[in-house]
Amino acid sequence: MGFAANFPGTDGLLEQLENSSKPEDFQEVSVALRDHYAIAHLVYHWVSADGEQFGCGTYDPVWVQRYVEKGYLRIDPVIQGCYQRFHPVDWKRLDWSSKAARAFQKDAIGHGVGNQGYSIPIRGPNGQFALFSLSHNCNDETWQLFTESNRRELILISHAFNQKALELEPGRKPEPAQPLSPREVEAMTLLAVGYSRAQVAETLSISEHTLRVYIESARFKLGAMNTTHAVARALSRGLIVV
Amino acid sequence: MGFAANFPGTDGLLEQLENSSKPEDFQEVSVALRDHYAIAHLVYHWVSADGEQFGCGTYDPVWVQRYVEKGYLRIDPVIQGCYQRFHPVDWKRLDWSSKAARAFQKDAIGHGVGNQGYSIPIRGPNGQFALFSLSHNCNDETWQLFTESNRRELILISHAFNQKALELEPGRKPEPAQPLSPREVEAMTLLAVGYSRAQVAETLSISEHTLRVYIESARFKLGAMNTTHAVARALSRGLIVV
DNA sequence: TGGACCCTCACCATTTCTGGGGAGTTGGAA
DNA sequence: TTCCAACTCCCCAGAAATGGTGAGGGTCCA
Repeated sequence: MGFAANFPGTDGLLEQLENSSKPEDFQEVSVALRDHYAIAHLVYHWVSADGEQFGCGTYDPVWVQRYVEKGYLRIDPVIQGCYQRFHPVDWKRLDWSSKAARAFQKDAIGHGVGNQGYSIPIRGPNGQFALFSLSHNCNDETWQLFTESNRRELILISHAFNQKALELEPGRKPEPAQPLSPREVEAMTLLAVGYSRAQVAETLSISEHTLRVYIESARFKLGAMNTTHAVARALSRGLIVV
Repeated sequence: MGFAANFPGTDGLLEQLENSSKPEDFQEVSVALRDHYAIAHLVYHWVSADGEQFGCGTYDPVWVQRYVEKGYLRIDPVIQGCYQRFHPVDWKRLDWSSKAARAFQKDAIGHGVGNQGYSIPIRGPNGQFALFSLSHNCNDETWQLFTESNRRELILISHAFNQKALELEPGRKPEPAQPLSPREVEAMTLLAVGYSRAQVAETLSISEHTLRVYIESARFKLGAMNTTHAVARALSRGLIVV
């Protein structure tokens, strides 16, 4: 049972992506997929927990550089909107009401980005955030028909991108996620929900001095500079759940 | 172009899931899917940022209750392992070396959970963590053949579960995720990476007094009791990226 | 043109956290 | 058995964060 019958043309690309091992393969597959769909652009990128970025796609490099330089990451409604969701979204369903957003949109279209767009976001365990986006120039009806009829296929493609991107991710190795002891987890968890040290100590029925030992131990294990940093890292690494 | 040809039997269930609107539908679909695949169990559940849980599946309710009561959430290698990944994983690839994990495994099998398992994790924007799991009793080869040949289909099914679960999620409404101002975002971000207030103020080229206004403002917006709590919430809600 | 929100700066006193020591028990692993 | 990691408790003093209140300027929108 294969996908070829349903996904003529993309099945091979999907397999190529699943078997790829170099970042360059991503670029190759993005271009091939863009051409297959006959759309303006196809882009995949993610940011790691350390703010590192990785991406591939068919955008004009000038636009990519401009995007970074202008700090559009903090303005782009696609980023803002997808950060709150985690499922496919049509760009026109996002909030473009702010002045900065409209200026950004105008600038983007001026650099070749289409007037239509569709993005599939996903989140990784270490605070990573990835986005798989399609863009094209056409009217709303055409775009909606295109995205809806290819929705499932696009989900699988985005999954393949995500899988490979995380496998190849450089940002994971340096921090082997040293585990916290049970008491340390309890302490960090309570701190993360707003308890003061005194409250945490009381909740855990231990002296505040003892609690300090846990916090400092956790801070050391996490390579954190202070309690807030330690809690942030524990959260980002999924060591605690709040 | 439909999926029926490739996914005989599950296509209708997938659509039923995508069109469902009540939590009860989840349960119905889980059972139908379990029967379709002729496996021991099929389970979907997630936890929200506030620790609320939602789930459906074919596990014995006695086992579910025992799982919660025993605090297995903090022992279960499936949870632990999937928290660090975000792609399909076979249970036997997880770390079962600890004594607690082996005791848990024995207890699980004693309550009808299969010796084989396969889980697809996903993370939501507000710290949610969801898990779609299959379990069965069979040998490794049979299980691997089953999961690999149905991998893409299972990804789509898990996506449908996730989509619906987030749509129906009760935990989102009470916190409308009041946005932070740009300065507040910068301040919280720098605090999250370990900067002290003095360092943040210097980095942002503002007085420490001004910085305090941002922190307190952010704390108020986030309903946080202290800075650590505010940073934790900002992280959980995806308002800042570290 | 007023209201709302953002950015900037300042004082006070108090609470909380941090960094440096040391020391005893337990239970599991080598 | 020996060792290590986790858990528990204590001292001190300085650094940092907090809570409350006040004030002026800017932009944007209704």
